[in-house]
Amino acid sequence: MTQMGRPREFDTDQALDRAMEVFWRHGYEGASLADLTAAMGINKPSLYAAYGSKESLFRKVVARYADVEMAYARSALDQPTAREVAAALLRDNVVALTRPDRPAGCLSVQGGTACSTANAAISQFLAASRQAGEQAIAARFARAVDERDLPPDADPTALARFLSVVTEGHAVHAAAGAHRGQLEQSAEIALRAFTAAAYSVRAAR
Amino acid sequence: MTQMGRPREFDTDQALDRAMEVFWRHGYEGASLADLTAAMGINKPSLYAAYGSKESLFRKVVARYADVEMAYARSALDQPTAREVAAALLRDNVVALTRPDRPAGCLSVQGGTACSTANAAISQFLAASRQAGEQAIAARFARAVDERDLPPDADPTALARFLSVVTEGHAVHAAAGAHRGQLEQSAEIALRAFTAAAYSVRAAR
DNA sequence: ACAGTTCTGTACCGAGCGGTACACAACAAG
DNA sequence: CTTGTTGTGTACCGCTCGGTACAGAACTGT
Repeated sequence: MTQMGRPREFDTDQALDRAMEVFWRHGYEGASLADLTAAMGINKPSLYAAYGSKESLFRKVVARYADVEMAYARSALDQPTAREVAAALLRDNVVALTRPDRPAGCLSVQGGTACSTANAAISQFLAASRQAGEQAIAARFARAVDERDLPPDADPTALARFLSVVTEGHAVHAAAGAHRGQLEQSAEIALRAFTAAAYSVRAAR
Repeated sequence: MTQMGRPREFDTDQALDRAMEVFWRHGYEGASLADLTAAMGINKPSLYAAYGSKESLFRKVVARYADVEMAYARSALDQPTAREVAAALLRDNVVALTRPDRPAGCLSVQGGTACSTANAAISQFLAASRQAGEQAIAARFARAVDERDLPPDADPTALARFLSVVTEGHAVHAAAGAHRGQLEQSAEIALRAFTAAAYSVRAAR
C-alpha cells in the first residue's frame, strides 16, 4: 500500500529546515506561527497536521539540528587524542557559529535560555540537550584516560564542561555579531588552556 | 517646593528590583506586564506613569543591574595587574552567577539573545552593553601593556574577548543549573589559559 | 475652602497569539 | 462511479499581549 488520501504538497524535511532558520534567528517564543508558516510556505492546518503543535515542531527542528548542523561535533569525538578532539570541536564550532548561509550563533542557545513560565519546558529541554552533548564529550575524555592518552588524574567532566562553556560563550558572541576570525582567536586561547589543564597533573587542582 | 499632587505609594527603586528579578528569570519577552506588575505590587497605570513603557522599564532595570549587580566587574578592573584583573573577574563573575538569593545566570544574557523581529532592538541593546563591558576590559589590558605589566605584543582586545566569552558561557551554564563549584573549576582552567596567552609571547599567535 | 496637580484602580482597547472547525480538493481501493 | 481517507485554504475561536481612558483619591499652594 503506497499511501491513501490526498498527497502532501510540501516536503516535510525541507519545511523543517525553513522552520529551523526562523527558530534559530528568533528563538522559540520569538518565532510566531505566522513567521513559521510564511517561511515554510504552508498554512497553519498543514503545519499542525504534519508536526502536531508549535512545541512538537520545535522539538523536531532541534532533533534535525542535532543531526545535520551538529554533525561536526560527533565526528570531532572520533579524533584519536583528547587534544585533537578539543581542537576539532573548538574550531569546527566556530565555523558552524559563523556560517554566512546560516543565522549567526547556535539554535540550542538562541532557542531560549529564558522563557515565560508557560514555556519553561522549552528552556529545560534545550539545557538538557546541551548537557547530553557535554556528557558525550566527558565520556570521550574518560576513554582517553583509559587509553593512557590523558593522565590518570585528569578530570574528564571538568574538561568537558570547560569546552562546553567556551562553545556556549562563542554562541552568544556570534549571535551578537562577532566575526569568525575573532572567535578563532578565542578558540586558540581556550585550546591552550585545555591542553595545559588536561595534560599537566597539578592543573585541575 | 517638595512635590505637588498625590505622593507615589511605592519605592521606585525597590519596584525596579522586583522587576529585575522577573526579567532576569524570564527574559524581556518572557516577562509579561501581568508578571511584572504582580511582582512589583503595583498596577499597570502606575508602572507606565513611573517608567514609561515595558521597554523603557527594561532599560532602567538593565542600568540598575549594571550599577548594582555588576559592581564586581568595575572593582575587578582596579586590580594592580592584568592577571589579577582576570582572576577577580572570573571568580567574582562565577559567584554573581550563582548567588542563592538571585536568579541563576546573567540578566544581560537571559534578557534576550534572540527576540521577535518586533523586539530586535532589545537584543541589540543587550549585545551592545555586553560589548561595552568587553571594551572596558580591553582598555584595562591596553593600560597593562603601557605599564609593562603585559608584554608589548599581547593582544588586549583578544584577551578581553576571551574573558567575555567565558563569562557568557558561564552565564548560559549557570542558567541551566550548573553549581558554583562546577563553574569555579571552569574558571580556573580559563584563568590558566589567560595567563599563558597574555604573558608568553608566542601565545597569541 | 478651593483649584491645580499627581497618583491609583477599574475597566477597557485593538492586535496578535496558538490552535481549530469546516468545507472542499485530491488521491487509493472496490 | 462511488466510498473512504487525507491534505489544503478560509475563516474563525478564546485568550493574552502591551497599552490607555477615566473617575476618583491624596496631596500642595493660595
